[in-house]
Amino acid sequence: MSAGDFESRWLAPDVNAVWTRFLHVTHRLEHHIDRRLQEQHGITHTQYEIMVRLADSDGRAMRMSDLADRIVTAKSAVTYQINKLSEMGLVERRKCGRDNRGIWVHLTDGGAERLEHAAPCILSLVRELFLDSLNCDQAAELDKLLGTWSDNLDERDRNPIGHPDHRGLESAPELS
Amino acid sequence: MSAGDFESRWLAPDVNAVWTRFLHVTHRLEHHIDRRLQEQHGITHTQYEIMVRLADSDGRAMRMSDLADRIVTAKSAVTYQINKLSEMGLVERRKCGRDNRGIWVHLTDGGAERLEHAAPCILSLVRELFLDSLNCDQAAELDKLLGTWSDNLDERDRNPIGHPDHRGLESAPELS
DNA sequence: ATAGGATTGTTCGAATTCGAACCAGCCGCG
DNA sequence: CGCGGCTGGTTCGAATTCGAACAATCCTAT
Repeated sequence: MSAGDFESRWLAPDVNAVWTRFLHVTHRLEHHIDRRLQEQHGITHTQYEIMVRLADSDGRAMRMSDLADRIVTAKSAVTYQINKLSEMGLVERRKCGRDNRGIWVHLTDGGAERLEHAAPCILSLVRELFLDSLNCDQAAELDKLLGTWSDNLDERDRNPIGHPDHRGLESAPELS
Repeated sequence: MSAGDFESRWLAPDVNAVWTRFLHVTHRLEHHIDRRLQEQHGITHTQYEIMVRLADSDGRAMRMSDLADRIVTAKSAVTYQINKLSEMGLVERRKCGRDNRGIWVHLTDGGAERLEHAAPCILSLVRELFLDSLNCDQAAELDKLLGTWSDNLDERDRNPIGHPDHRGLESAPELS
Protein backbone atom coordinates (compact mmCIF):
# COMPACT_ATOMS: atom_id res chain seq x y z
CA MET A 1 0.00 0.00 0.00
CA SER A 2 3.01 2.36 0.34
CA ALA A 3 3.89 4.68 -2.50
CA GLY A 4 6.98 2.67 -3.30
CA ASP A 5 4.96 -0.49 -3.31
CA PHE A 6 2.51 1.00 -5.74
CA GLU A 7 5.24 2.35 -7.94
CA SER A 8 6.92 -1.00 -8.27
CA ARG A 9 3.63 -2.73 -8.91
CA TRP A 10 2.83 -0.22 -11.57
CA LEU A 11 6.05 -0.96 -13.36
CA ALA A 12 5.99 -4.73 -13.05
CA PRO A 13 2.85 -5.93 -11.36
CA ASP A 14 2.79 -9.41 -9.90
CA VAL A 15 0.70 -11.45 -12.27
CA ASN A 16 -1.01 -13.35 -9.53
CA ALA A 17 -1.97 -10.09 -7.90
CA VAL A 18 -3.51 -9.03 -11.21
CA TRP A 19 -5.75 -12.05 -11.15
CA THR A 20 -6.78 -11.35 -7.58
CA ARG A 21 -7.59 -7.76 -8.32
CA PHE A 22 -9.42 -8.80 -11.44
CA LEU A 23 -11.70 -11.06 -9.46
CA HIS A 24 -12.25 -8.46 -6.80
CA VAL A 25 -13.04 -5.60 -9.14
CA THR A 26 -15.23 -7.82 -11.25
CA HIS A 27 -17.32 -8.83 -8.28
CA ARG A 28 -17.61 -5.32 -7.01
CA LEU A 29 -18.73 -4.04 -10.39
CA GLU A 30 -21.41 -6.63 -10.71
CA HIS A 31 -22.56 -6.25 -7.18
CA HIS A 32 -22.85 -2.50 -7.60
CA ILE A 33 -24.80 -2.66 -10.82
CA ASP A 34 -27.03 -5.40 -9.52
CA ARG A 35 -27.99 -3.43 -6.47
CA ARG A 36 -28.67 -0.28 -8.42
CA LEU A 37 -30.76 -2.18 -10.91
CA GLN A 38 -32.91 -3.73 -8.24
CA GLU A 39 -33.35 -0.58 -6.22
CA GLN A 40 -34.27 1.66 -9.11
CA HIS A 41 -35.91 -0.66 -11.58
CA GLY A 42 -37.06 -3.75 -9.73
CA ILE A 43 -35.22 -6.24 -11.91
CA THR A 44 -32.19 -8.42 -11.40
CA HIS A 45 -29.03 -7.98 -13.37
CA THR A 46 -29.66 -11.41 -14.91
CA GLN A 47 -33.12 -10.36 -15.95
CA TYR A 48 -31.76 -7.14 -17.37
CA GLU A 49 -29.12 -9.03 -19.28
CA ILE A 50 -31.70 -11.39 -20.69
CA MET A 51 -33.84 -8.53 -21.89
CA VAL A 52 -30.87 -6.73 -23.43
CA ARG A 53 -29.86 -9.88 -25.28
CA LEU A 54 -33.38 -10.24 -26.56
CA ALA A 55 -33.61 -6.60 -27.61
CA ASP A 56 -30.34 -6.98 -29.52
CA SER A 57 -31.49 -10.03 -31.42
CA ASP A 58 -33.29 -10.24 -34.72
CA GLY A 59 -37.02 -10.19 -34.08
CA ARG A 60 -36.35 -9.47 -30.41
CA ALA A 61 -36.40 -13.22 -29.78
CA MET A 62 -34.07 -16.01 -28.81
CA ARG A 63 -34.06 -19.69 -28.08
CA MET A 64 -33.75 -20.83 -24.50
CA SER A 65 -30.47 -22.63 -25.05
CA ASP A 66 -28.89 -19.70 -26.80
CA LEU A 67 -29.92 -17.53 -23.92
CA ALA A 68 -28.34 -19.94 -21.48
CA ASP A 69 -25.12 -19.81 -23.46
CA ARG A 70 -25.03 -16.03 -23.58
CA ILE A 71 -25.84 -15.52 -19.95
CA VAL A 72 -23.61 -18.41 -18.92
CA THR A 73 -25.94 -20.16 -16.51
CA ALA A 74 -27.61 -23.51 -16.25
CA LYS A 75 -30.59 -24.03 -18.52
CA SER A 76 -32.81 -24.52 -15.50
CA ALA A 77 -31.93 -21.05 -14.28
CA VAL A 78 -33.01 -19.60 -17.60
CA THR A 79 -36.31 -21.45 -17.38
CA TYR A 80 -36.80 -19.99 -13.94
CA GLN A 81 -36.04 -16.44 -15.01
CA ILE A 82 -38.15 -16.65 -18.13
CA ASN A 83 -41.05 -17.81 -16.01
CA LYS A 84 -40.62 -14.77 -13.81
CA LEU A 85 -40.24 -12.34 -16.69
CA SER A 86 -43.20 -13.98 -18.35
CA GLU A 87 -45.36 -13.47 -15.28
CA MET A 88 -44.30 -9.85 -15.32
CA GLY A 89 -45.42 -9.67 -18.92
CA LEU A 90 -42.03 -8.54 -20.16
CA VAL A 91 -41.42 -11.64 -22.20
CA GLU A 92 -43.42 -14.23 -24.06
CA ARG A 93 -42.93 -17.86 -25.12
CA ARG A 94 -43.88 -18.88 -28.63
CA LYS A 95 -43.41 -22.12 -30.45
CA CYS A 96 -41.59 -21.87 -33.71
CA GLY A 97 -42.81 -24.22 -36.39
CA ARG A 98 -39.55 -25.75 -37.50
CA ASP A 99 -38.40 -27.43 -34.35
CA ASN A 100 -41.26 -28.57 -32.20
CA ARG A 101 -39.23 -28.79 -29.04
CA GLY A 102 -37.55 -25.42 -29.46
CA ILE A 103 -39.13 -22.33 -27.96
CA TRP A 104 -38.65 -18.76 -28.91
CA VAL A 105 -38.65 -16.22 -26.16
CA HIS A 106 -39.90 -12.87 -27.39
CA LEU A 107 -39.45 -9.51 -25.76
CA THR A 108 -42.91 -8.00 -25.49
CA ASP A 109 -43.65 -4.36 -26.13
CA GLY A 110 -43.96 -3.92 -22.40
CA GLY A 111 -40.58 -5.52 -21.98
CA ALA A 112 -39.00 -3.23 -24.54
CA GLU A 113 -40.54 -0.26 -22.83
CA ARG A 114 -39.35 -1.34 -19.42
CA LEU A 115 -35.90 -1.91 -20.86
CA GLU A 116 -35.78 1.47 -22.50
CA HIS A 117 -36.62 2.93 -19.17
CA ALA A 118 -33.89 1.10 -17.29
CA ALA A 119 -31.12 1.06 -19.88
CA PRO A 120 -30.03 4.70 -19.85
CA CYS A 121 -29.67 4.63 -16.11
CA ILE A 122 -27.52 1.58 -15.96
CA LEU A 123 -25.63 2.42 -19.13
CA SER A 124 -24.58 5.69 -17.62
CA LEU A 125 -23.50 3.81 -14.54
CA VAL A 126 -21.43 1.41 -16.62
CA ARG A 127 -19.89 4.31 -18.43
CA GLU A 128 -19.04 6.13 -15.28
CA LEU A 129 -17.58 3.12 -13.53
CA PHE A 130 -16.02 1.30 -16.42
CA LEU A 131 -15.97 2.77 -19.88
CA ASP A 132 -15.00 6.34 -19.19
CA SER A 133 -11.75 5.10 -17.73
CA LEU A 134 -10.73 3.70 -21.09
CA ASN A 135 -9.05 5.78 -23.72
CA CYS A 136 -9.24 4.55 -27.27
CA ASP A 137 -6.01 2.57 -27.19
CA GLN A 138 -6.91 0.94 -23.94
CA ALA A 139 -10.31 -0.02 -25.22
CA ALA A 140 -8.74 -1.65 -28.25
CA GLU A 141 -6.19 -3.41 -26.10
CA LEU A 142 -8.79 -4.65 -23.66
CA ASP A 143 -10.99 -5.81 -26.49
CA LYS A 144 -8.08 -7.77 -27.88
CA LEU A 145 -7.42 -9.33 -24.50
CA LEU A 146 -11.05 -10.29 -24.11
CA GLY A 147 -10.87 -11.94 -27.47
CA THR A 148 -7.82 -13.94 -26.46
CA TRP A 149 -9.37 -15.06 -23.21
CA SER A 150 -12.52 -16.00 -25.00
CA ASP A 151 -10.51 -18.07 -27.46
CA ASN A 152 -8.72 -19.78 -24.61
CA LEU A 153 -12.04 -20.73 -23.11
CA ASP A 154 -13.34 -21.90 -26.46
CA GLU A 155 -10.41 -24.19 -26.88
CA ARG A 156 -10.87 -25.49 -23.37
CA ASP A 157 -14.51 -26.22 -23.98
CA ARG A 158 -13.75 -27.92 -27.23
CA ASN A 159 -11.20 -30.16 -25.53
CA PRO A 160 -12.51 -30.50 -21.97
CA ILE A 161 -10.06 -33.09 -20.70
CA GLY A 162 -6.82 -31.56 -19.45
CA HIS A 163 -4.52 -30.65 -22.30
CA PRO A 164 -2.11 -33.51 -22.85
CA ASP A 165 0.56 -31.11 -24.07
CA HIS A 166 0.39 -29.02 -20.94
CA ARG A 167 1.61 -30.38 -17.63
CA GLY A 168 0.72 -27.59 -15.32
CA LEU A 169 2.17 -28.69 -12.02
CA GLU A 170 5.82 -27.90 -12.37
CA SER A 171 5.18 -24.25 -11.60
CA ALA A 172 4.95 -22.29 -8.40
CA PRO A 173 2.90 -23.79 -5.58
CA GLU A 174 2.79 -20.52 -3.66
CA LEU A 175 -0.69 -19.48 -2.74
CA SER A 176 -0.74 -15.79 -3.44
CA MET B 1 -18.37 -12.13 -37.07
CA SER B 2 -16.81 -11.60 -40.52
CA ALA B 3 -13.14 -10.88 -40.90
CA GLY B 4 -13.82 -7.29 -41.78
CA ASP B 5 -16.06 -6.94 -38.81
CA PHE B 6 -13.33 -8.22 -36.55
CA GLU B 7 -10.76 -6.00 -38.16
CA SER B 8 -12.78 -2.86 -37.64
CA ARG B 9 -13.57 -3.79 -34.08
CA TRP B 10 -9.92 -4.37 -33.46
CA LEU B 11 -9.11 -0.91 -34.67
CA ALA B 12 -11.90 0.96 -32.94
CA PRO B 13 -14.01 -1.34 -30.80
CA ASP B 14 -17.44 -0.21 -29.80
CA VAL B 15 -17.21 0.61 -26.14
CA ASN B 16 -20.56 -0.88 -25.32
CA ALA B 17 -19.49 -4.09 -26.98
CA VAL B 18 -16.42 -4.09 -24.78
CA TRP B 19 -18.61 -4.06 -21.71
CA THR B 20 -20.73 -6.88 -23.05
CA ARG B 21 -17.73 -9.00 -23.85
CA PHE B 22 -16.23 -8.17 -20.50
CA LEU B 23 -19.28 -9.51 -18.71
CA HIS B 24 -19.42 -12.57 -20.87
CA VAL B 25 -15.76 -13.51 -20.55
CA THR B 26 -15.83 -12.80 -16.85
CA HIS B 27 -18.72 -15.15 -16.31
CA ARG B 28 -17.22 -17.86 -18.43
CA LEU B 29 -13.92 -17.64 -16.60
CA GLU B 30 -15.54 -17.97 -13.23
CA HIS B 31 -17.84 -20.69 -14.33
CA HIS B 32 -14.97 -22.67 -15.74
CA ILE B 33 -12.80 -22.36 -12.68
CA ASP B 34 -15.68 -23.08 -10.36
CA ARG B 35 -16.54 -26.28 -12.12
CA ARG B 36 -12.96 -27.48 -12.23
CA LEU B 37 -12.53 -26.70 -8.56
CA GLN B 38 -15.58 -28.65 -7.56
CA GLU B 39 -14.88 -31.63 -9.76
CA GLN B 40 -11.28 -32.06 -8.77
CA HIS B 41 -11.14 -30.73 -5.24
CA GLY B 42 -14.61 -30.78 -3.81
CA ILE B 43 -14.72 -27.12 -2.88
CA THR B 44 -16.53 -24.11 -4.23
CA HIS B 45 -14.73 -21.18 -5.77
CA THR B 46 -15.98 -19.06 -2.89
CA GLN B 47 -14.58 -21.49 -0.40
CA TYR B 48 -11.32 -21.56 -2.26
CA GLU B 49 -11.18 -17.80 -2.32
CA ILE B 50 -11.85 -17.63 1.40
CA MET B 51 -9.06 -20.03 2.12
CA VAL B 52 -6.63 -18.21 -0.15
CA ARG B 53 -7.43 -14.93 1.55
CA LEU B 54 -6.84 -16.52 4.92
CA ALA B 55 -3.57 -18.11 3.82
CA ASP B 56 -2.39 -14.75 2.58
CA SER B 57 -3.15 -12.96 5.82
CA ASP B 58 -0.96 -12.47 8.86
CA GLY B 59 -1.44 -15.39 11.20
CA ARG B 60 -3.60 -17.09 8.56
CA ALA B 61 -6.62 -15.43 10.15
CA MET B 62 -9.21 -12.79 9.37
CA ARG B 63 -12.28 -11.19 10.81
CA MET B 64 -15.65 -12.12 9.41
CA SER B 65 -16.45 -8.62 8.22
CA ASP B 66 -13.12 -8.23 6.48
CA LEU B 67 -13.72 -11.51 4.73
CA ALA B 68 -17.11 -10.33 3.58
CA ASP B 69 -15.50 -7.21 2.16
CA ARG B 70 -12.80 -9.12 0.30
CA ILE B 71 -15.10 -11.73 -1.14
CA VAL B 72 -17.79 -9.15 -1.84
CA THR B 73 -20.80 -10.98 -0.48
CA ALA B 74 -23.35 -10.47 2.24
CA LYS B 75 -22.15 -11.15 5.75
CA SER B 76 -24.69 -13.91 6.11
CA ALA B 77 -23.17 -15.74 3.18
CA VAL B 78 -19.79 -15.63 4.87
CA THR B 79 -21.28 -17.05 8.05
CA TYR B 80 -22.76 -19.84 6.00
CA GLN B 81 -19.53 -20.69 4.24
CA ILE B 82 -17.46 -20.51 7.39
CA ASN B 83 -19.85 -22.94 9.00
CA LYS B 84 -19.34 -25.32 6.13
CA LEU B 85 -15.57 -24.96 6.08
CA SER B 86 -15.57 -25.31 9.82
CA GLU B 87 -17.48 -28.58 9.64
CA MET B 88 -14.92 -29.77 7.12
CA GLY B 89 -12.20 -28.89 9.61
CA LEU B 90 -10.48 -26.52 7.20
CA VAL B 91 -11.13 -23.45 9.28
CA GLU B 92 -11.61 -22.54 12.90
CA ARG B 93 -13.33 -19.76 14.82
CA ARG B 94 -11.51 -18.15 17.75
CA LYS B 95 -12.46 -15.23 19.89
CA CYS B 96 -9.95 -12.44 20.07
CA GLY B 97 -9.60 -10.88 23.51
CA ARG B 98 -9.89 -7.21 22.64
CA ASP B 99 -13.30 -7.11 21.08
CA ASN B 100 -15.66 -9.62 22.58
CA ARG B 101 -18.03 -9.65 19.65
CA GLY B 102 -15.33 -9.91 16.96
CA ILE B 103 -14.32 -13.38 15.76
CA TRP B 104 -11.13 -14.48 14.07
CA VAL B 105 -11.39 -17.16 11.46
CA HIS B 106 -8.21 -19.22 11.33
CA LEU B 107 -7.05 -21.49 8.56
CA THR B 108 -6.28 -24.82 10.19
CA ASP B 109 -3.29 -26.97 9.26
CA GLY B 110 -5.70 -29.24 7.47
CA GLY B 111 -7.04 -26.26 5.60
CA ALA B 112 -3.57 -25.14 4.58
CA GLU B 113 -2.79 -28.63 3.41
CA ARG B 114 -5.97 -28.88 1.40
CA LEU B 115 -5.27 -25.51 -0.12
CA GLU B 116 -1.72 -26.42 -1.06
CA HIS B 117 -3.15 -29.42 -2.79
CA ALA B 118 -5.72 -27.49 -4.77
CA ALA B 119 -3.81 -24.30 -5.48
CA PRO B 120 -1.30 -25.52 -8.08
CA CYS B 121 -4.04 -27.06 -10.13
CA ILE B 122 -6.21 -24.03 -10.27
CA LEU B 123 -3.29 -21.61 -10.50
CA SER B 124 -2.10 -23.39 -13.59
CA LEU B 125 -5.60 -23.13 -14.95
CA VAL B 126 -5.71 -19.41 -14.26
CA ARG B 127 -2.36 -19.02 -15.91
CA GLU B 128 -3.38 -20.94 -18.95
CA LEU B 129 -6.69 -19.16 -19.40
CA PHE B 130 -5.83 -15.69 -18.22
CA LEU B 131 -2.29 -14.78 -17.28
CA ASP B 132 -0.29 -16.37 -20.06
CA SER B 133 -2.13 -14.18 -22.52
CA LEU B 134 -0.67 -11.08 -20.92
CA ASN B 135 2.71 -9.75 -21.87
CA CYS B 136 4.44 -7.50 -19.40
CA ASP B 137 3.10 -4.25 -20.79
CA GLN B 138 -0.42 -5.56 -20.96
CA ALA B 139 -0.24 -6.79 -17.39
CA ALA B 140 0.88 -3.37 -16.26
CA GLU B 141 -1.84 -1.70 -18.28
CA LEU B 142 -4.52 -4.03 -17.00
CA ASP B 143 -3.33 -3.54 -13.46
CA LYS B 144 -3.60 0.18 -13.93
CA LEU B 145 -7.10 -0.15 -15.29
CA LEU B 146 -8.15 -2.33 -12.40
CA GLY B 147 -6.84 0.33 -10.07
CA THR B 148 -8.88 2.99 -11.80
CA TRP B 149 -12.06 0.93 -11.73
CA SER B 150 -11.48 0.15 -8.10
CA ASP B 151 -11.08 3.82 -7.35
CA ASN B 152 -14.29 4.59 -9.21
CA LEU B 153 -16.11 2.07 -7.07
CA ASP B 154 -14.53 3.44 -3.92
CA GLU B 155 -15.72 6.91 -4.72
CA ARG B 156 -19.18 5.56 -5.49
CA ASP B 157 -19.33 3.74 -2.20
CA ARG B 158 -18.13 6.78 -0.33
CA ASN B 159 -20.84 8.90 -1.94
CA PRO B 160 -23.70 6.43 -2.52
CA ILE B 161 -26.34 8.89 -3.69
CA GLY B 162 -26.06 9.70 -7.38
CA HIS B 163 -23.34 12.20 -8.07
CA PRO B 164 -24.90 15.65 -8.15
CA ASP B 165 -22.28 16.86 -10.61
CA HIS B 166 -23.09 14.10 -13.08
CA ARG B 167 -26.36 14.03 -14.98
CA GLY B 168 -26.03 10.78 -16.83
CA LEU B 169 -29.14 10.74 -18.94
CA GLU B 170 -28.25 13.00 -21.78
CA SER B 171 -26.36 10.22 -23.49
CA ALA B 172 -27.41 7.47 -25.85
CA PRO B 173 -30.52 5.52 -24.97
CA GLU B 174 -29.67 2.74 -27.41
CA LEU B 175 -29.68 -0.65 -25.82
CA SER B 176 -26.65 -2.34 -27.24
C1' DA C 1 -38.93 -47.21 -41.46
C1' DT C 2 -36.45 -47.10 -37.35
C1' DA C 3 -33.18 -47.69 -33.55
C1' DG C 4 -29.59 -45.05 -31.33
C1' DG C 5 -27.92 -40.78 -30.20
C1' DA C 6 -28.03 -36.01 -29.72
C1' DT C 7 -30.63 -31.70 -28.53
C1' DT C 8 -34.37 -28.82 -26.17
C1' DG C 9 -36.78 -27.46 -22.30
C1' DT C 10 -38.76 -28.56 -17.92
C1' DT C 11 -39.01 -30.42 -13.17
C1' DC C 12 -37.21 -31.46 -8.91
C1' DG C 13 -34.38 -31.24 -4.69
C1' DA C 14 -30.17 -29.45 -2.73
C1' DA C 15 -26.96 -25.69 -2.17
C1' DT C 16 -26.06 -21.04 -2.01
C1' DT C 17 -27.03 -16.16 -1.75
C1' DC C 18 -29.36 -12.11 -0.20
C1' DG C 19 -31.55 -8.69 2.93
C1' DA C 20 -33.84 -7.55 6.99
C1' DA C 21 -34.39 -8.36 11.71
C1' DC C 22 -31.99 -9.30 15.61
C1' DC C 23 -28.65 -9.74 19.70
C1' DA C 24 -24.59 -8.54 21.82
C1' DG C 25 -20.79 -5.83 23.10
C1' DC C 26 -18.37 -1.32 22.23
C1' DC C 27 -18.29 3.75 22.56
C1' DG C 28 -19.29 8.54 23.54
C1' DC C 29 -21.71 11.87 26.03
C1' DG C 30 -24.90 13.59 29.61
C1' DC D 1 -23.81 5.24 35.96
C1' DG D 2 -26.76 4.59 31.77
C1' DC D 3 -28.87 6.05 27.62
C1' DG D 4 -28.65 6.14 22.47
C1' DG D 5 -25.91 4.93 18.45
C1' DC D 6 -22.47 1.72 16.04
C1' DT D 7 -20.38 -2.33 14.75
C1' DG D 8 -19.71 -7.45 14.25
C1' DG D 9 -22.08 -11.81 13.66
C1' DT D 10 -25.85 -14.72 13.49
C1' DT D 11 -30.59 -16.28 12.26
C1' DC D 12 -34.36 -16.62 9.39
C1' DG D 13 -37.19 -16.79 5.20
C1' DA D 14 -37.31 -15.78 0.35
C1' DA D 15 -35.03 -15.80 -4.10
C1' DT D 16 -31.90 -17.73 -7.11
C1' DT D 17 -28.75 -21.10 -8.90
C1' DC D 18 -27.11 -25.61 -9.93
C1' DG D 19 -26.98 -30.48 -11.63
C1' DA D 20 -29.17 -34.62 -12.52
C1' DA D 21 -33.12 -36.90 -14.20
C1' DC D 22 -36.75 -36.71 -17.43
C1' DA D 23 -39.75 -36.17 -21.73
C1' DA D 24 -40.27 -34.91 -26.19
C1' DT D 25 -38.35 -34.23 -30.57
C1' DC D 26 -35.03 -34.25 -34.14
C1' DC D 27 -31.30 -36.51 -36.87
C1' DT D 28 -28.48 -40.03 -38.98
C1' DA D 29 -27.38 -44.25 -40.64
C1' DT D 30 -28.56 -48.59 -41.60
